[in-house]
Amino acid sequence: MVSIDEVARLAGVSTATVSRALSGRGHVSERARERVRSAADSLGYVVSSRASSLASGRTQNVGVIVPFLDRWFFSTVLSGATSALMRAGYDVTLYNITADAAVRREVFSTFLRRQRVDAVIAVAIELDEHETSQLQGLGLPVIGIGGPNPGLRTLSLDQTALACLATEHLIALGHRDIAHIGAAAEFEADFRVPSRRRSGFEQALAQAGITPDPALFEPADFTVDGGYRAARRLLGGTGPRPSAIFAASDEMAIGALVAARDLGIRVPQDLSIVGIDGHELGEFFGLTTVDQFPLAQGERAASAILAQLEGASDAAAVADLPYELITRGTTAPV
Amino acid sequence: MVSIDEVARLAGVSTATVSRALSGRGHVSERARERVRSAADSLGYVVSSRASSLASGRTQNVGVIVPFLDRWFFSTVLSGATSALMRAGYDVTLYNITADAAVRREVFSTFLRRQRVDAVIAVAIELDEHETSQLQGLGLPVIGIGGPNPGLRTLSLDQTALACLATEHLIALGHRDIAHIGAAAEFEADFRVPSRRRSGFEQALAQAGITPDPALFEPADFTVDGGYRAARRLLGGTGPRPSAIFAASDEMAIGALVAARDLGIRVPQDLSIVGIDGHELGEFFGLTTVDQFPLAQGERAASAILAQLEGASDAAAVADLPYELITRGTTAPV
DNA sequence: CTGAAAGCGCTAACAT
DNA sequence: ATGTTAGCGCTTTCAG
Repeated sequence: MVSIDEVARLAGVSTATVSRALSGRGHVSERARERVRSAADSLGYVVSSRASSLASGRTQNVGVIVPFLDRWFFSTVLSGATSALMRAGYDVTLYNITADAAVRREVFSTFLRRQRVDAVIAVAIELDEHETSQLQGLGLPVIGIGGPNPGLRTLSLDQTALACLATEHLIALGHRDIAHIGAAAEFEADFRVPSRRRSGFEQALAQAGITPDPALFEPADFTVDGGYRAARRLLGGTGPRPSAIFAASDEMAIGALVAARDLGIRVPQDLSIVGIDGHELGEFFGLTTVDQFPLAQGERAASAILAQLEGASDAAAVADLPYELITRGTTAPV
Repeated sequence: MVSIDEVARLAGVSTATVSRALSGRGHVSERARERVRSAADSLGYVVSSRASSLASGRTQNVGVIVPFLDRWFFSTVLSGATSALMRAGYDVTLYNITADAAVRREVFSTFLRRQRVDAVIAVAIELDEHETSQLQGLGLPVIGIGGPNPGLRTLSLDQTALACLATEHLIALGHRDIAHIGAAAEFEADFRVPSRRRSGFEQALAQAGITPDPALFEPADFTVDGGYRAARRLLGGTGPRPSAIFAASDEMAIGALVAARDLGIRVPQDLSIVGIDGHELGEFFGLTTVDQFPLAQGERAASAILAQLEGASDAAAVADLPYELITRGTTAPV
């Protein structure tokens, strides 16, 4: 590995000047900068992050904590964050915390404290008080996505409003017997998203003067399969059938769609279905949904962190994340 | 941040002993080790990777290069690698290289050369000669998944054999008019996987004395939607219809499944469908597939790298990756 | 604008 | 088994 001294020698300047020229910190004459640049290029010199971070305290690396890697929503957020960070020259180190509890503990007690990162982005994870304070104790910029998380700067999405919007769409189409698939008690891992979506649903109904029918609620686990089974229970019985289903995620909505087909129920003629997320498969199935733009969420978090790192005057105001009703083919008037 | 001197002082030993005790390198008496441990614990001391890696040359960090983050296969491999690495105490730094070409170049010319990682895992990416040699020039253990990649140690899967297995399954069920969805010329980004699968298909047919019918081949892009459209072309025409479809990925197979339903073709009574991958949705749809265990692929790559890093005698033999036919409900005798 | 030099916090000889 | 000490390769005062 070629080191800074060789570059300095070749450029005919001191190592201090090389450092300044390459990092852009401190003044360097145009001429010196040029000589350093070309010396570095010709030698294939790359600043050692080991040495640089020890000396400067900056690592050019951001840590991203995710609860799952193999679920579309999270990997998409991660993808957005990663590409924005890499474009800015930062490396991204990944902390996947739900594989097992011991690892999760280690992440907060050890991994994140190794001084390997300049900042951390926590994607859609419910942190307990201890973890939150461990994060704060790092003394680094930290930003959460999906909050709100008390004590952490968070890019948040009003999950209640999302659910409200989806439900209102159904109500505007004339539906009154609306079922909801979501909020299984055991699936509250992240930010109580499921139950917030359920309250948004109930709130929208209430505003329209509709009393929620407990028989029209089915808990499920946010997978396609869970949505399928919940929909079968909802639609396969002998009792009165809802004219619409609001599923708390697109994956469950897709499951419901398949269930309806299997039961010979036409969508949207006999049944309207709406989901939430903006899942890529939703487009294929023509699913009406409330998109929450996960890729953009990752990008926004990255920009916010970068702004803070590059010392943008004051921490850029963290606005709420956008969402939007995408009307496709699975919803129609009663 | 508490530093090693404080631990040394509290434990009543030198910093060298603290270092030895905590890293497990070099001899330390049981008693000293204990004192150091408890001093470190009570102070909440964590070794600074900045300083440690500069002094030792080891970073306790592995780089993982992936072509996509938001596709199930890749994020699943990544998930497997990450959890194995983290369990061993390693951090994982992620390099997502297909977002844009400039970033890709930077990854090889700069990011990976910052001396931030001890080893590199390259997941299912076709590297050109220059990139391969840049990787070799790092002087680090490197392992590829999905190869073979000339010049790189690779965990490889015989894609031809996988496709053969899937096709033979169909042939064994008595099918002779077998269509294939796969290998679009423009989707050859990774290891020519698609075309290898196509040759496996043709090879199996040949062995059974069946001449491939060009009309029964449809190129597609490995998405559900692409599979759907290819299947519609295959099944919706007026010509003779195949009795079975072999799709080169589960996602395309699922698309084909949906297409068949939309056309009123019963699966598996009127049409058998088999895919490749072991996608989680395959289980939901009851899809017969050749599973290639992507999670395990990531784990195996991680173990191989760890073995090499922890200096297992000689580089553990890199065996081929396993795969298995999973017969579910979408295939049946003619 | 530039150079000299003092660290950054740890590890690894080298002694003992 | 343990302590002493010389770096690891940069960045950053501090002078000039």
